[in-house]
Amino acid sequence: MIKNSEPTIHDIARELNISASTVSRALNDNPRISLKTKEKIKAVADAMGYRPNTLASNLRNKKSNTIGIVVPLINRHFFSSVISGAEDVAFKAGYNVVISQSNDLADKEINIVQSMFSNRVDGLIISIAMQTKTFDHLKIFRKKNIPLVFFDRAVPEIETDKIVVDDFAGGFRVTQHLIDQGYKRIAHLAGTQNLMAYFDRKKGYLDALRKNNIQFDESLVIINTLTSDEGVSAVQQLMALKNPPDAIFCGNDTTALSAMIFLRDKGIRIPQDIGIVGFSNEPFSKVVSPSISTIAQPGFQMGQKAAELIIRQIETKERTYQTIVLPTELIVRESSSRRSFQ
Amino acid sequence: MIKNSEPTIHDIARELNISASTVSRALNDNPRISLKTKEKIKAVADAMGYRPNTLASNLRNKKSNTIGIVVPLINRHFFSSVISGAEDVAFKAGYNVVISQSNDLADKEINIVQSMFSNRVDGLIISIAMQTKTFDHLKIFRKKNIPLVFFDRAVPEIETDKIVVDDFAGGFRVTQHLIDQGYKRIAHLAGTQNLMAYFDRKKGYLDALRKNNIQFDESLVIINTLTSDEGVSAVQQLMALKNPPDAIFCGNDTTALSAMIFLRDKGIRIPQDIGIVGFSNEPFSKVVSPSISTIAQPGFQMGQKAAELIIRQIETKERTYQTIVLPTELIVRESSSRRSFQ
DNA sequence: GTGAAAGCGCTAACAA
DNA sequence: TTGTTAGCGCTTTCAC
Repeated sequence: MIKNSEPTIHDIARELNISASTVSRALNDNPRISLKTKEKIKAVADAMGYRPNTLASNLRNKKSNTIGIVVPLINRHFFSSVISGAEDVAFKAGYNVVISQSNDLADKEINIVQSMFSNRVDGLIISIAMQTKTFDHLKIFRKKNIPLVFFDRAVPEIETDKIVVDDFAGGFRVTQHLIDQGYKRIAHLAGTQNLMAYFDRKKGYLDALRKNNIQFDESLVIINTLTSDEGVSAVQQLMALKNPPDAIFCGNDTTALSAMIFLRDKGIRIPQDIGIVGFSNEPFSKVVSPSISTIAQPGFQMGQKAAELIIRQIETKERTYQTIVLPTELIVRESSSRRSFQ
Repeated sequence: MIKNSEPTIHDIARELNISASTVSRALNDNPRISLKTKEKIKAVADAMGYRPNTLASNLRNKKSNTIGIVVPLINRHFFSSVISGAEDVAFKAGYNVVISQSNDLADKEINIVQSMFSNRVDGLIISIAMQTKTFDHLKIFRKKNIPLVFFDRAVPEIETDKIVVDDFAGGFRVTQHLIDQGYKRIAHLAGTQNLMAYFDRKKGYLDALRKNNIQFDESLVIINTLTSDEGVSAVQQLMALKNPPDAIFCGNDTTALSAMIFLRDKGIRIPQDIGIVGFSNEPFSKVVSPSISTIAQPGFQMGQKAAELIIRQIETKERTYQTIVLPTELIVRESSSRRSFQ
């Protein structure tokens, strides 16, 4: 809302007794304008404090130079990393980034996405809300041929670029690592199985057991929503078994930490008595004591990649969609390094 | 970049053999349009999958319905909390939010701010970059009467709404707490003093020393940009003094942590030999061992408040600026609880 | 209650 | 190399 209305190219034109189109061209470094004229124009523009009105330019060009990003919650390390990476790439490529959070609510997500459409974003990067069950608000982007990229949580039935992490390999690697460290009874604290990510992590766990000829024991798998408190109650339940585990693969770092603290307070040594591995590499995992072994998910890279893909979709007509599975990385820290104590 | 060009109000108008202005009015619920016409129009709009082009509307209205937010780094807990709070309030009030990160670089900040100005944001919420030394790019907002709100790191010489935490009280409280715990030589690892926040924290530190009749020793204050590495080198420098400190008030939690790890590796006990307090209450501070005493800053609330203030500036002509000082809270944890060891 | 016309600030085809 | 003109999609004054 500009009060003392801003100078426009017409003001500059009038000042110099030339046409607005010449000014426009000069300011955009059009080669058809002579150097002298350009310099004159730029000097006057500077003097008048001229700033181009991108709104007008965007309307004219039918391009907003804006990329929309929708995440469940901005204030979560993984998502803010993704945003940070995407913003970085987008800004360097001359795009603005508008961000909204769905709070994992389907209604707010629909609302946001429609608003972004009205704002004519050039493309949309989204990780869908947990609650979202219908996808018409997203299908419309495909139908209208507006670039769309999913990350982390994708919609299987919508064909477009997707970037996910390899949860299966992550789960497998964690389990294999624990076996390699000499742990025999490995429990798994799993997340709700309707989310692909948690489902795949568990599948990796099961696969690793099978490959190592370890009999699967159902009582060693506990499924919940992986809050800090649930980590504690799950461990209590596991330790109450007649044959308790000697290692726990926790579905996330939060439960790994709460489990670890609970066990430590009970006088159980980590990793000597029980090995612990988490998932996601939260910032705290590295700095707690003992430090928590975990799986790193490359959030920043994911954001960079998502931005690259959407910009590719925006700037080329190519429509060969890919699903990029970013590798997970096992970070071995103290909480599972039993070998170093032997 | 719309391919199959979107339906406009003219398309709707043609369909119904009425004028575009009537359609516009109907869609905006203008009372001068009869209910019947409105319903007819809305029905057709729906059927055609019409979505208003906010770009055009914004250009015409000279209002972008967008609030810009600039933070040093999105991927930092405090800042992402602020963004989350601001986004929440802004979205509910019908505003979009565009976000950029300066990476604490003055050049990028200037670049971003100019770009936001070009995009005609209705208002700007910003925490300035550490490196920023000149403020012309921000003064222009005031000059042009575009709403501007500072949070966390404000520019004293620019008069506008500001939301800060009570850094002075925070610094004072930390220092007094250390004194109460029996520490005698308290060092301060300070941030660059052109930033009010760090300046005030140091002022609080100095004031507490004075009030307790403790002689200020200049060699105990080190000023840098508070990165993890600088935390280490600062501590090295402090411990190399002929009369090293027995407590360190670190300007943020990051340096508190790196300092702590460095000291621990040198065999120095925390808090028995040296007490440590940080600032900002990063998520990791609670879970590291020993846990780090710190000052909590209400990030989410700050964001909400900032959004409220900017919307108030946007929607009213009132220009009575306020500086809101949000209270800080001292959180005492293990790293400074020496008394419990005596 | 509805329409005609002008214009927000910019760009680009066409002309000169 | 520069100017003329039209128009992006919307809102709004003025007329009826």
